[in-house]
Amino acid sequence: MDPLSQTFSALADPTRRALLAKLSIGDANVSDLAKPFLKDMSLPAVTKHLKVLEKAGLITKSKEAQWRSCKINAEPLQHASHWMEQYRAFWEESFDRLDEYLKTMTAKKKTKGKKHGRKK
Amino acid sequence: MDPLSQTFSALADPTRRALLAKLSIGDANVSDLAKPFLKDMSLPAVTKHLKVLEKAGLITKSKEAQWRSCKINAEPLQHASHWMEQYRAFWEESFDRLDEYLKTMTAKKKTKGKKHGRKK
DNA sequence: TTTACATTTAACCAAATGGTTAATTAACTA
DNA sequence: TAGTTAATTAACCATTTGGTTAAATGTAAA
Repeated sequence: MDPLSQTFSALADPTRRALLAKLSIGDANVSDLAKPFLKDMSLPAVTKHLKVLEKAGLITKSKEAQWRSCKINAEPLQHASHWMEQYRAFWEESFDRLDEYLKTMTAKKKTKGKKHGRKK
Repeated sequence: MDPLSQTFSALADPTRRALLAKLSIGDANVSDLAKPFLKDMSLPAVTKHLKVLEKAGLITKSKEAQWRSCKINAEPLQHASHWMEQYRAFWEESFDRLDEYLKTMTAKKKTKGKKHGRKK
């Protein structure tokens, strides 16, 4: 599977997103990560989710005695985010506003390296 | 399924991402959209992919005679993108750099409305 | 009123996904 | 050495996914 698909696929599950959220606070081992989910699912289920995240490159694991410390790795998120940027114009401005902007720019004859104006 | 999962799930397929990319150029009907993929898959397969995108709210369809014009709707992408923002700090700067930045800011005693400095 | 075109639906299939319980591995501890 | 703890693996199962081919549905055009 291509990396982008793998990233999106890994993110398409609320349990895995919650695991990432937890890891964004700080590194944690498997049983600590699993604790909030053990009402809803078994430990092997969490292990599987972590394996999905690991294969997608969203986390890395390191051994220490019998504990596996998990660490978030946001690089795939960056790539996914970058892919989404392609569509930013579609939600950030209406096309009327974009059109308006383009007209303004032509009128001004490209006055400076002004960036595509975000509403503030 | 929750909306965010549905969005990520819909994006976790290269065919569907390609369909969205095409629709970002402009609206298109099913057979036009399907054309580039008919070497790799059948028309009903494309129909199914479009249905996934539609259920995720990423596209809308409108009838006109026997044609269905598809239109991109980026709102779910916005929400997904917003979710990712949560992790921006993890890839945009190393924590050392962030720490450094914070020190600089304290030294300067908040000189201006300077934004969280991106590397340019 | 046939015929052609655009698209969807139905029925089916193989593989992937997300869960389970039971067994296993590996490391520390008494 | 035996027991405990942390985590994984194995074997299994139901559901979903992504594809297929064949049939059906609408609409336009001859």
